[in-house]
Amino acid sequence: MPASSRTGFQEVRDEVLQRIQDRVWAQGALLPTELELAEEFGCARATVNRALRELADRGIIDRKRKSGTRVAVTPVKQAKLEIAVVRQQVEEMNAAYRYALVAQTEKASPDWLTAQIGLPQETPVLHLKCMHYADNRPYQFEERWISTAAVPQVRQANFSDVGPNEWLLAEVPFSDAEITLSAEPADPTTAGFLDTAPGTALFRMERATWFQGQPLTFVRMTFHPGYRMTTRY
Amino acid sequence: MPASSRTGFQEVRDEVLQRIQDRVWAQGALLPTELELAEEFGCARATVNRALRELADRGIIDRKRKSGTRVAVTPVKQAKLEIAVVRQQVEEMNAAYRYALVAQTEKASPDWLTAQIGLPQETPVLHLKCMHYADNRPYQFEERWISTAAVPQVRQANFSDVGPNEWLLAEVPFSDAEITLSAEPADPTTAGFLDTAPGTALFRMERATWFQGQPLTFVRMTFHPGYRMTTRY
DNA sequence: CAGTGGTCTAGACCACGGT
DNA sequence: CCGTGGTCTAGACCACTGG
Repeated sequence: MPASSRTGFQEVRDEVLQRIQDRVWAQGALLPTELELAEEFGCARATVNRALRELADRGIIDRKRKSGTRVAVTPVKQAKLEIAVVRQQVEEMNAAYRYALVAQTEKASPDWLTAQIGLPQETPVLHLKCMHYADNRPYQFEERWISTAAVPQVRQANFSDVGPNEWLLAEVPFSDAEITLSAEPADPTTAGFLDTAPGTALFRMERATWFQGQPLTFVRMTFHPGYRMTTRY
Repeated sequence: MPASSRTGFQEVRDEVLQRIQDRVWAQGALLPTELELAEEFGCARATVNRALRELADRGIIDRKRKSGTRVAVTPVKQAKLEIAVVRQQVEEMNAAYRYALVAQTEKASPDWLTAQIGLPQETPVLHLKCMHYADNRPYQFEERWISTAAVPQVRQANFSDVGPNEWLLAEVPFSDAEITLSAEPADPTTAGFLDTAPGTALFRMERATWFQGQPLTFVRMTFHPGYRMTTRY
């Protein structure tokens, strides 16, 4: 036997992908059935199934019972955004991470927040402002609201040393989140924290988080000027 | 027998996820082996395997041979960014889509581009400027460079009616891409196209594309003021 | 109705990596 | 060494859907 082992699902997956990229099977074209491919590759149908399922998950092909498998007309471009904790991001740049708590108050949820994440009216929320630094240069200004009804233990937490992001990750399970990315001009306060001029274009990421339908927290992260978020696919 | 059918991989997957969210298995905790779970759920090991594999793909659990399966300490927050064609985006908002070609020139690749996507020096590139409108209001300003060496048929293409984005998707296969998101102040030209003031904070997405290692195209998409990109997970 | 993918099974062997 | 996950198989039945 040659060194290469027998046909595995990865080989099938890669070979099919290759044929699609090389236009052996053009866009919208019908692929052979799983059974036919299994015969061609000399493996079980389950192996072909797994290979094709992975390609379908990536949006490369469309599968329908009875109709068969087709090359997707619009290859779904889905990029994975890796959302890391700020400290990790900074440390991966080989920069020294520093965190500072700026302000902490508890009050009734403002109306815009109530509406945005679906809180009951007059719910008390803990409002935090924090700064994250990389090598002592401003990296991210974080403004966060936490529902004290949904996360009662937050009252005992001390955010002087550990940021609310890491605390919540460790303490509170969550099931769903919604992320919004945008570009915003720096307001005077944010500009001050990020050591830039008001009006500067800043990259912002907002995230609302729920646990089994119950709103937990909303965070607005505004990054230093020039910040870029990159991903591959 | 109760109405619910027999145990499938989705039930196993959801039940395991539930137990993790409910902290039945805390962060870093060791889960039972596949064999044990298969016994508990009354199904084959392959079924448990598929359930756990999906959770591992989502970053919920970490699996290692011999060590076993553990709840991930830092649940990898990976959001899928769906990158749709501009026309689709606009039409999904129930707005009328309009496209216009602004300029088209062919010249040697500028140095910054050569470096950015790894083109050989002095490579000729086709440079396009386009506008995309939603209900006749500026939606996106697109600036694109296409390697005419890698995509020779681009010389015959007519970009008066169909945007380069859609043309490339239909004509040219590609295998890899790198996406960068940022916030930029509007330069005078862009501000003019997007009908806003210079310096306005604008959301920008850049994408470089390769086919089997060969650079094909680079596109810079700058969106109208107030644009927001949203995703869930 | 019949073709195609979707899933499950019971068993098997392999590969990695702690002990 | 040997436990655990990774994968493959041959066969089976089911579910959806186009004709």
